Amino acid sequence: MAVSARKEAISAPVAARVQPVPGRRPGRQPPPRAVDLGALNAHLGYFIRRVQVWVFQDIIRSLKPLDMSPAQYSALLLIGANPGLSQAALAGTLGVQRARLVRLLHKLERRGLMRRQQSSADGRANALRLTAKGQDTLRRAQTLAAEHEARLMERLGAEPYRIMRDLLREFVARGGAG
Amino acid sequence: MAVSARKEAISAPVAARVQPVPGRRPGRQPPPRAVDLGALNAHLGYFIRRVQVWVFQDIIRSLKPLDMSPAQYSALLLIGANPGLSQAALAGTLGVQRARLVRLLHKLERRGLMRRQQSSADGRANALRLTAKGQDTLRRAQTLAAEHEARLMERLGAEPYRIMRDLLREFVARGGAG
DNA sequence: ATGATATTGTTGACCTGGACAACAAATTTC
DNA sequence: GAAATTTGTTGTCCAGGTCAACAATATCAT
Repeated sequence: MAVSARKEAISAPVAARVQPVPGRRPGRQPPPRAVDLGALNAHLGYFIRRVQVWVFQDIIRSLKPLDMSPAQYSALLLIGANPGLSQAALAGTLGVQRARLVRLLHKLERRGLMRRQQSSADGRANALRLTAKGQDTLRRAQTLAAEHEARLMERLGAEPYRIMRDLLREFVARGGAG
Repeated sequence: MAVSARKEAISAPVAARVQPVPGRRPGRQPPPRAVDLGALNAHLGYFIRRVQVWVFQDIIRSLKPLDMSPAQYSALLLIGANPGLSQAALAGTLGVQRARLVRLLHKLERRGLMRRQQSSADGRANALRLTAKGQDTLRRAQTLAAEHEARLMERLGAEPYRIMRDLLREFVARGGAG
């Protein structure tokens, strides 16, 4: 069919083929990604990681005005929802090491967002509570996080967003990520 | 005092409530997770991260016999599928910094799994190719990765696995993670 | 052509996070 | 009451990611 397919003869020694793909991109980024993913296409983990990286970058940028990391935000959120929580329980729920949580809470406490008071029930444990400032900061963080969530939904599409959220929530809830 | 709900509606001062949840767990892990996730339930990013952490730990363990990281594996995979690829193109596809990729490739090259030869087309670029040993190692890595993938599918369920893989593959393909 | 600009691979420095081991204090178990 | 376990903590190590700079090469504008 005579579509001037001469070049095809070579067995594509290098991936120099640029997909025509008319329209679409206004033309900001030069490299149009003509790389064959190969067997990577069969690895769900790869795609999960790519999405996770994007989500992380976006939420980090979203919370930057409050000088807060995603980990700090999730900690504040859980403390706010579970006053008196212990560090071990918090670490277990967030899926991080207790040792890691210690330094994270140090920062939050130094900023006056929450305090550790010795638990009356268990002398070893700390009962974590938000300060008034912490509650206020948390509210503002939630507003920013909601904007991030809207962006994510827009990127994924409303329906895929809903599907994945429900799917993964149930997965995590039944301990699949433990 | 009719405590009543002013705003605090105190109640549950501490999350000491333990869900009974009979059967199921044989009883290995002591903390049964009775923490209210609160607004975290609305954040898809949180669940994505939890799943991603699990996937990462599992693939890391899977590849350990070959002393290979997930990043190294994905690099080998792409080089194998795109002989002559440049480092910049590889970094772009993997979504990592060029600087990071340099040291990663150093290790692979030192182990004799791939080599960099100067590109004939572009004097600046390196053309990456697998060595015979690299191809062999890659094949073995793919076998291990396939077992990991089977475990992931079993955890998620066949249908959710398929749905998410197709959803995210298309998302990444259309540049959503860029 | 030629000078300005951009890209590629590379190195060095820095910071954050995660993983581990050890420890004292407090609690639970037997 | 002795042994084992849990909790918070500190120190240390290491992998990854970011950033700035640089030389060599390529591309672009005039």
